[in-house]
Amino acid sequence: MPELPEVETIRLGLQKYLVGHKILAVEILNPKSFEGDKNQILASKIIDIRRFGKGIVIDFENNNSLAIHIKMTGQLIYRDFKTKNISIDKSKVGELPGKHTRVVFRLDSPAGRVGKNATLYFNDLRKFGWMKIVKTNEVDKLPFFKNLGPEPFKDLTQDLFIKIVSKSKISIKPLIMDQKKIGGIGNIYANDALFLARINPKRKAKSLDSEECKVLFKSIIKVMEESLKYGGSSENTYVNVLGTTGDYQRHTLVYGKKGEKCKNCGSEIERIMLGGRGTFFCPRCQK
DNA sequence: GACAATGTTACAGT
DNA sequence: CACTGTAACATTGT
Repeated sequence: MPELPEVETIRLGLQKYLVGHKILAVEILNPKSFEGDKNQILASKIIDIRRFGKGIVIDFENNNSLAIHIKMTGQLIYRDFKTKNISIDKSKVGELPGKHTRVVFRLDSPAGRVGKNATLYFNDLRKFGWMKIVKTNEVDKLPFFKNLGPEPFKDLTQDLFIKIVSKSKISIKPLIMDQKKIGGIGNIYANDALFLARINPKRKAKSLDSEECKVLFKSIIKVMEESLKYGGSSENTYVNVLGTTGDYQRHTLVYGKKGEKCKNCGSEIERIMLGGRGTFFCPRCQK
């Protein structure tokens, strides 16, 4: 998924539809997608939905939590009698439940009444995603949360960013995508932020001076704010909890634009592999 | 058939 | 032990 803006968009949706409600049943269609004892979360009120980097945590009143990572192709889709007329994007979602549905949560109704078929579907084409039951006070013991670095909009300050960047010997792009170093940035926004900051993705992190670091830090915030405004990026399978797409993919600066003209100078955008990921940049603007 | 896809993680090597 | 780079996970679409 979805990177920080997409996960945050999902979090906001879950917050709106799940908080105050209870899960009455859990149907696990793919055992690998769900870890722990599902009974721990049945019939306890959902009190909060939190996000850490690209991870989501659903907290229950009984001090249990459901920790979630939807990786690249996970979808969390909520349906009830009020939202069923909102048209979901069939090309991204398909039937519910469908071929890629891994876990189904049956909820009490939005009004607290039973029998209105409020349901949360966890779809995951590639099955990389996971859901784990944990005690709420032990969420940060899970490896993903334990190792997560500071993140934009939270504890990542400009000064801290400069410190992290100036210490690293690896290239700047894989560095800002390393969740242990900085939380929440993935391939789309790493590419676009570096373009906005006019920094070549291959540059060694250490080689950036503090002015370049500041510009990059601001660029990261800017591209993610922009994406949040558009409800995230639906280049691939991402949809929000209502099954509708985001719009940032139509506003990317360089991501996915190989061969197209640079917005600044008109040169052709190039694509290279860096740290195993497709990397897009303007060879003239990004030195 | 080859290759790439929003992400993490295991492993090998330095 | 810390850091770095690459392969692997599973599936689909081009």
